Amino acid sequence: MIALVDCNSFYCSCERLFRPELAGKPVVVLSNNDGCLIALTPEAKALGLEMGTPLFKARSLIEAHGVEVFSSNYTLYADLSSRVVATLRTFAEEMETYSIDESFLKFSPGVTDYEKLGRTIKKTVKQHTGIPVCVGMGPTKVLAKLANRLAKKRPEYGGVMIMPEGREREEILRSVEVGAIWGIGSQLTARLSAIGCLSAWDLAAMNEEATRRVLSVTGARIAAELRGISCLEIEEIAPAKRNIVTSKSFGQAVTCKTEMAEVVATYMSRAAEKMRAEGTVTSCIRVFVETNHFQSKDPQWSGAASVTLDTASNYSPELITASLRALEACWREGYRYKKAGVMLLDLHDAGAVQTSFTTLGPEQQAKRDAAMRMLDAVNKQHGRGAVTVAAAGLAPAWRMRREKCSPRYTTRWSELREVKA
DNA sequence: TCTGGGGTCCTAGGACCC
DNA sequence: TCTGGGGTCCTAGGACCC
Repeated sequence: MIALVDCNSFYCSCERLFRPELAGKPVVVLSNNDGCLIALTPEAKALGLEMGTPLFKARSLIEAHGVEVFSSNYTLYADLSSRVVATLRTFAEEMETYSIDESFLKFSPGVTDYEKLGRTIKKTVKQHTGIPVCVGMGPTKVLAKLANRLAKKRPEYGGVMIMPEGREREEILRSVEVGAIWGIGSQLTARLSAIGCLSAWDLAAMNEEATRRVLSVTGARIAAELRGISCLEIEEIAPAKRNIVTSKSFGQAVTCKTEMAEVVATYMSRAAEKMRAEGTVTSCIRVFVETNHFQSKDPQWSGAASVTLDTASNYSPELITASLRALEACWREGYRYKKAGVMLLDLHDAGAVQTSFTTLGPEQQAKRDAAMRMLDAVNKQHGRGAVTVAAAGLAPAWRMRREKCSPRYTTRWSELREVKA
């Protein structure tokens, strides 16, 4: 049996944890740059607010009902996520942390009462971390995902749902739209409904040849999982990332190249830091710049350029130099840029670097590695950006908007919650 | 005025090889 | 009038997820 444990309105729950007076009140959390609504409590959804809506379109509803609004505070969410994961780990024999708010758990044999186990997990996570979760269980990942969705959507389950077998399962699958299945998005839903496949049961009942033809191999796997045949393994150790992207839109449009160079240097520093944490190196980087495509009256441009390195590297100064060369190649003067990004492609293990005539000697390489370790350690301890490269500039105007950000309650001594007693 | 960010996997088609 | 067959590798684009 596999369980999927999913935190309820996770970002909102994190914000509420330190603002208990918000329990039962509508709360939303915004995307980067305070752009869109990306997390909503049920109370906020009940007012008609929807995931993905731009803030400016939701403003009147938010103000009319006194909805509490937060900028996203990933430092806080990541820390609380790790606490939830640590609690879940005590219940599972195998576990996969699927996203910041979801984990798959596999139990040791001998469990007899899954319903009871599910309730214990839910209660314990709440008690240890303050975060409410729902638990869904089934013999495959897709069925566990579905059980979790039902646990969340159908009040009769009380937040814990165990996928039944046989006739009962058939009835449940018949009552679920095919688009509600994990891995079946809007395009595939349209393709399926065109051939009369409307419910989860219809998909499970399709023959393999047909699912493969209509949905390709990924779809065929999903259909098999719906039948209870496991095709998706629990991945306890996340494989190293193959690509790393750092991109963000700006609080204020960027129009001059020197400013854009600061953006690119800043994003590259961050991307390189992520890469070093993964223990990988890159031999190909890409930079892109974009105007605001929502502003259709403005002239539009989106450019991108790649640079290949002779020897794969994770040394920030070298990567920044390369990224600025890429910027030279994709920059066009005279536009109002809204977004830029850097991509690290073709990542490999740092221990298996292909050398060339220009590769550094071991001593010089060791010096670079030590410098980067020091840089990362300082920034980890003192907060992101405590030490940066000069090319990143100071106090930039393009930095993202975060007007309603809560304190880093759990990771900064100076931002601890104060309680009067 | 204001519209997120970061990933993965699969397929089709072109380039290239013998 | 006639113009092979069978591979591999790479990339772009589309689909999905949270």
